[in-house]
Amino acid sequence: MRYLTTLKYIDVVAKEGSIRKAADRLAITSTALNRRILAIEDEIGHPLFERTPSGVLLNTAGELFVQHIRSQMSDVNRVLSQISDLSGIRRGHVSISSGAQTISVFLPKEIAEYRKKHPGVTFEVLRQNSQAAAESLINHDTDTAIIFDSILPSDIQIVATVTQIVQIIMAPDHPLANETSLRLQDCLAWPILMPRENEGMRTLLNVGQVQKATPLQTIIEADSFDMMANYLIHENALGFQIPISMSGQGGIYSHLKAIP
Amino acid sequence: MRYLTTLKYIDVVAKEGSIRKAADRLAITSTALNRRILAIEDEIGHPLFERTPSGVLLNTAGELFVQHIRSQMSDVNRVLSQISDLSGIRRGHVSISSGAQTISVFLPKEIAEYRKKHPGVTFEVLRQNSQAAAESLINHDTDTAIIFDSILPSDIQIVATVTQIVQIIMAPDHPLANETSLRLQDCLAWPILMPRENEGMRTLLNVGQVQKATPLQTIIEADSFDMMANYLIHENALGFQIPISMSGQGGIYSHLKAIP
DNA sequence: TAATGCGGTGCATTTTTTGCATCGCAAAAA
DNA sequence: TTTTTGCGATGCAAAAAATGCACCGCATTA
Repeated sequence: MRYLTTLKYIDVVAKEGSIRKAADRLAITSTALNRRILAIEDEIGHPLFERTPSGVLLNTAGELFVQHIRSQMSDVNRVLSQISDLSGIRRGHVSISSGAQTISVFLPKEIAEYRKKHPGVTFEVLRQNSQAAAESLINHDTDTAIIFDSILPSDIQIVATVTQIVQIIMAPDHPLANETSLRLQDCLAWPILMPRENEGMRTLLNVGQVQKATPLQTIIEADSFDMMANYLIHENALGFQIPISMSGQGGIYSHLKAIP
Repeated sequence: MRYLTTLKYIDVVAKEGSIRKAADRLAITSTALNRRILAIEDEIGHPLFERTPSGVLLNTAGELFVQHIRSQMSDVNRVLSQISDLSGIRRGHVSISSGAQTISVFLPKEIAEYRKKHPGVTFEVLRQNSQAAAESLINHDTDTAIIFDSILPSDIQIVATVTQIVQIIMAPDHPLANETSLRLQDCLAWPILMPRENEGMRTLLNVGQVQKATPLQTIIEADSFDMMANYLIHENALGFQIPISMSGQGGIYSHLKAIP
């Protein structure tokens, strides 16, 4: 959209923190960019950037304006996509930020299925922890996020929630593999693969752990579910996960046993 | 805001229903306007207007886009006004649509008081019935509306509600003037000044009336509270109102008696 | 059948935007 | 302390975009 170029430029300058760098990225001269910014500041009657020797920095007015710009741009995209819908073909771009839980099995499957019906829609998947995902939503860097159990700012709209049980995963020949359900204290005797800090699951386990006298024997902390899943083949350790990470039977994690 | 000109143009064309008329109103040639519209339609990849021999008409895509334009423009104004706030002086423009109830006493007083504190803010007051006011809000013709007891579309945000009792107004020498409270059936014996259809109060009275065998003796229907208030000096009739219409004691309606 | 009013188009003109060279300034490096 | 580097701002000419004029084809109206 042509009429949004200036706004887009401002957004980039804000992100780069420098007119020259932004101009470089936008493939125009710094002169042109500089003038556009001076022009709009003049029009608003209030500067948007603070000039420093090392570049520019948004001032309060700029923060307000950039926030507005971002929300406008995603609005435009939404409307444009709605208009494309009228021609019958669904077009658009969806950016999803997600934690480790859904990124390896659930999302690929769902996206592929959706794209079979609407090949015009493109996707962008970012792996982020809950907090970063929330920030991305606010900055309009992403449109949607899949977040595990987190307190969200009030200006984020929740469109769906799914309840997940916590499962313990292990090799099929693990001594606990035949139990039908396990408690956290059953795990104390075994080496543990822990999700990293800032992941939703870890928060949950931390809460569970403070109530215990003996701590869990964490041997590896990882933020990759695949890494943990593959490690369990080699050592008789235990990992934690939610069902959506494995997403049913017959998947690539069929070599593991999962117990509620 | 310069970058919004094209959008503004489209909005005007949509409202005028003709490129030439819109061009006239915008003080440019129809050529220039026509080309801007063709350009943006080309950019969107979908026409916005349906061409008829007598002008242009928004198609579905156009409806979507114009709706979006209007919401964007009022957003921009809001942000710009916020930015002006930063300089200390509060600036901006507020358009209020209101029914007969608040327009003669309440609004003038409140606006005047506000403007004492913030002389940079200008106001625009439209008198409309509830339904028209709701439409104005949706079209972004007005920013705010004061509506008496009405069912509102869900995409309108309610920022404040006030409970009002119904009062019966009459001349101070009316036989009922010394009662402390009245029921609707007490009014049946007297000539009645009715608010017009589509006013909130009328809806309320209609509901009350269907339960009665004898109808109210309506002698005058009016949509002006002032007219009714002044009429009561001349005939021993009864009118209906809510307190906000008279707004306390010592006002210009001190010649009337109001009974709950 | 003529006249009116509509949106669309080719072309010259005006306005706006862009790029180049260059300035002044302040922080970082020498 | 001096030099260098990198930053935003500005004067001026070139390029690009928007505008206005004259005019077209078309459908409705008189």
